[in-house]
Amino acid sequence: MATQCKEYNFLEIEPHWQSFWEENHTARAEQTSSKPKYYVLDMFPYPSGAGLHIGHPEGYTATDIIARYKRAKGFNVLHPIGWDAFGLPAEQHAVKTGTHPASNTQNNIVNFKRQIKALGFSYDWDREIDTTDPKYFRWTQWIFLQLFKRGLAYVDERPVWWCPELRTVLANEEVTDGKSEVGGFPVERRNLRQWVLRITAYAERLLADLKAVDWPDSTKRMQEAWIGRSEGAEILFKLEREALGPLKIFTTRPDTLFGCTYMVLAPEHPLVNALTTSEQKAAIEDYRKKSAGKSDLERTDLAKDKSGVCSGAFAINPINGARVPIWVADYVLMGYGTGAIMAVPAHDERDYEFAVKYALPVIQVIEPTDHSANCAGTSKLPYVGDGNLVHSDGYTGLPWADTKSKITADLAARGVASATINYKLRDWLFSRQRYWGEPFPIVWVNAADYARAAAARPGDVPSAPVTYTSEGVTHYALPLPPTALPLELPSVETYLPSGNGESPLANVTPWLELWFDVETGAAVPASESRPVGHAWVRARRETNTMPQWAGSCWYYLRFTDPTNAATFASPEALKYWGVPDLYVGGAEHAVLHLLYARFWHKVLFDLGVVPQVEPFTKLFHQGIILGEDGEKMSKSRGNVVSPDTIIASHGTDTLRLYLMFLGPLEAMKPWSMQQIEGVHRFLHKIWRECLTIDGEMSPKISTDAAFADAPELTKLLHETIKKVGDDIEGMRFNTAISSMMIFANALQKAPRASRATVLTFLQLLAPFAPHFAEELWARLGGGDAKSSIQATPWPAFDPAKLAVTEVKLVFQVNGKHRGDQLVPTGLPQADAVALAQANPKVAPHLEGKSVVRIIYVPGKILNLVVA
RNA sequence: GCCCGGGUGGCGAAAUGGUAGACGCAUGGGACUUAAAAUCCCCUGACCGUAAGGUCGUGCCGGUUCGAGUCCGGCCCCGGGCACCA
Repeated sequence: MATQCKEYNFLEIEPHWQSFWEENHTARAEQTSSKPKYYVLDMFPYPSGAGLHIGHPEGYTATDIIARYKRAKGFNVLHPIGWDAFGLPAEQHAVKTGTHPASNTQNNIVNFKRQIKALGFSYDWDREIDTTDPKYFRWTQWIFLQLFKRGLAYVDERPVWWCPELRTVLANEEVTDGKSEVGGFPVERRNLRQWVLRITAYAERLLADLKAVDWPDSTKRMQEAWIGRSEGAEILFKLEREALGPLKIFTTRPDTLFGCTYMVLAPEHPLVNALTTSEQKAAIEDYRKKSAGKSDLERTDLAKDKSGVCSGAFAINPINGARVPIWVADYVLMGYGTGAIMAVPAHDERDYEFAVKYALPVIQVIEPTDHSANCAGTSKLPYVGDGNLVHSDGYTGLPWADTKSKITADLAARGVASATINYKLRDWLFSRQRYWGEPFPIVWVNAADYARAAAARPGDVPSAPVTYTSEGVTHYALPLPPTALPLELPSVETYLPSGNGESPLANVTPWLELWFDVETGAAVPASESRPVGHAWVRARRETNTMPQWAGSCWYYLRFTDPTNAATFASPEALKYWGVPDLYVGGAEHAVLHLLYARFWHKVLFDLGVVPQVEPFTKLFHQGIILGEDGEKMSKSRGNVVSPDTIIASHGTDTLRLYLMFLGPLEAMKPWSMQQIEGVHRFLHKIWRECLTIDGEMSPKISTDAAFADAPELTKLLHETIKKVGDDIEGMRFNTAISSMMIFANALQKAPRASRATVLTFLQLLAPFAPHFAEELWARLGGGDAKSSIQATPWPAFDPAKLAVTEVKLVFQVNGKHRGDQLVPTGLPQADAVALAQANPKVAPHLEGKSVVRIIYVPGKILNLVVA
């Protein structure tokens, strides 16, 4: 049932159809169906207090067009939305106001939902999920337990940002230029006990499986670079004082071993103290202190200016017995390789710079093969190009690439080297000292209690216990039984951090200090008397919570079966829906979210609970929409465009069309208030072609079955069907809209048009401007009062109608356009040449010249090369 | 520094190696109107020319090709990512 409005009153039409869709569940995905499935997913939003930004509807409109198109193509479409609702802003708000972050989060969700619904997206709201809902995060915790028992989670002392003024730990994104984002207080590195996930165990697969996914190349490259695989060798250098044991270094260039003139240890290297000579002790100690005080930022910022101190110790080069000095310098990082390198200044820019600064010797061991590239015959150092070895006894003359493995093998035979692969990827710091996150389903117990528990529940614990030692006591991490999940957050009196680096949960003694039943996971506060039963032990809960990434690591799986209380998603749902066929979201998640989710997915695959190796087979990044001034939209610049404003002034159908018409989806493009009028007029124009000013069907639309459209209009309709379909499949929404504009212009010029043609056109428009299309469809009698344009199958084009009998052939002379003419398709070359020679515009250019070559592309071009 | 992406009218943009600028915006002119809005029609890359027409033109310089926005080499500028990873 349509509205009664006479003019195009989007303020009436849009809410009307939104309630129609809601009442009729037009977007509901059937949990079981004989139809083929199509799963199209948006990166779900963090419901911030600021509400929806214009960038959200950009990607969401694209996926909505695809969802509606695929439904019309006969697919059972899963198009869900939810809330990535744990996060820092809610916690900061809670600290400020004292209200529970959950209530603020729920308010924001209500607002987001209102805004998203006003945009008319065909989400299946029955599948809405919220990562802060215990029914959801129960399974986030469950997945953590799976990681835990497979030995993929451990605890470690890790440096984190600590702000003494705020008495809290800050996340990386809360720190800029060594100051806290809030208040601008200085921050420092502090070692705190953290949970870490062993993502590095999956480095090789995360890298290799990138080949199998349909992702933007740039995103794949970013992940490749992030994983940072490099092949090389670990080589043992004896120390001059052999008692200290060998020094292990990592290098990718074993072939340059003869060029090693000094060694460098990272300041944190465990051998530094032992090998430093007494004369150098003070200098080294001083240097270590200085570099420890440097933040990571400073250490990289000062990259240009290398510094270091000589340790006074020497190592012996295993290839030639050379005695090389050992330096300590912070350009070598403890976190990569072995934290120690052999320096080959002749063939490494960093080593060269350092050697020049401290006047260390430089020995060239690679010589370019291509001497012409080095005019004087001497190569400029440092030289990192291709070449053959020199000054390398037993290897001189060999190409460097071959020597790499040869030297490694030769040293390996002597037991002093091994071929090694290193990754830049680090294990994932998975804990936050926060309240508003998923609590870890872990309690800490003593050794004896752990042993008993592990014996009772052997399937739940890792082969090696996870422990940490504090003040001489070793604590054992005991997981809650899966049946005891979810572990919910206790209510707290204050959201202020505890002040000692622990989360606010550390202050909730009744929740924290427990009598714990190791078999059932039941708990009572330790202040009460020990319950009766042999399984009760003293325990302290883990006070860290999980980072925001956790909930978003697996939400795409939950959408396939969002209310399942027995498992995170049933095997049937996972088999039918599988993983998203298309995943759309911002490129800012190119590395972290997408890498973390891939990691979890692979773990679940290894567990045998998901059937696919990769979670996101096809990925697309929408571009950023800039403000009208061409700058990034921001409150401070005052160039922010709110969807609410545009919906009120132009309607969501216009907004959706405009967002798609702006340019290619992936491009960065500026918003323009002037240009939006163009698509708004386009809709008005169609409205006027369909309806009279009284809102009745226009007399130019013929309902007479005997009426036939002009052949040109029919042909254009079929061209438009093809173009719009192809462009939606290729995500070229801007050109799809252009072609619909061309059709609308033709429709306007046609004196009459059949209703069938107009209805077909409305079907093409429906995914883009769904409310508008529904309204006109209903008014033109496209179906009965209860039908929806969305329920009709996508129009098919008739290839016969696309056939052309005449084409414009372009005549060129020496590659220059000189004329053109309509010719029948399939015109033989001789006829084409004759036509060209006879063409009054072409003929003068041929006069007095002879044709030496003819290039004929039938239906396109005839190029006469003359001399 | 390294790795990506991109530079096309006044603007957003379009173009399987085959008429550069589709579609839209803006500007100008016209129609309708008492007038305005809305709508419709026409022009609109630059230069020369009354016109017909011609010359030039896709960041810059070269190359391949009958023909280059598109392919190749070098450079400049803008945007993004990484950044002492041995």
